[in-house]
Amino acid sequence: MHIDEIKDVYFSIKNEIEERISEFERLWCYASDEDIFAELLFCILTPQSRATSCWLVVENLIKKDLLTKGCSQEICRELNIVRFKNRKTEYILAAREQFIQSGIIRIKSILDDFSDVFSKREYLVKNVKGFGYKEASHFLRNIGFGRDIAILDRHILKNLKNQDVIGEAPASISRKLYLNIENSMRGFALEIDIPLDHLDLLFWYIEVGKIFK
DNA sequence: CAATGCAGGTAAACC
DNA sequence: TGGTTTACCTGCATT
Repeated sequence: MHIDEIKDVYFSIKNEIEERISEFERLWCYASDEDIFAELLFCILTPQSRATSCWLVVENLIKKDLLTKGCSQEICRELNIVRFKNRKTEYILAAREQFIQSGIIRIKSILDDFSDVFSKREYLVKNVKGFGYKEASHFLRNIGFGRDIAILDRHILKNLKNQDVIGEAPASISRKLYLNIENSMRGFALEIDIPLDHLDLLFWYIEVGKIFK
């Protein structure tokens, strides 16, 4: 796809992109700690799994009051429709350890303590089991902090390769490489005059044909 | 119908 | 120390 075509697509869905991003940003303003924690669990679930299925699982967890309560077997049963359910059940239990004290979820204030999105991300990568840079960025975007970061998933990497922003899409991505590619994408976004966070949703739209999460 | 490919990757083991 | 490989694990579409 040529740059001109990309920009054509961009202008045709720009409103939709902006609407989605303001929804993400509104979330942080109005969301409870429970809402934010639900988003975190969603991002723990998504690797190699359908986003729609993962969100359905999270809704069920909320409905059945299994966000802060319930043993590993109960959680695991709910994860039946996502891949790697045993591992992800462990990650969810670990996330509870990290963010819940005596039944009270405390996550907004923790994230608030970090002044910029990059230090928030470093904290998440280090302290959330199941979060690498990609999922930590995904989470931050979904709660309204996506402006200056890239979510380097398979689709985005493929598009970056198509635009010769990077060479072959790497099989594994270290911290150093992630930050490198993110920087390249930032440069490309500047070059074609599309905001970085818009470009992510645009690439995603080009690949999948819709915008979800 | 069986075989194959592929989902918005990450932790842990392995050099 | 840091890059690479492997286990995790299953539903669904394609051939």
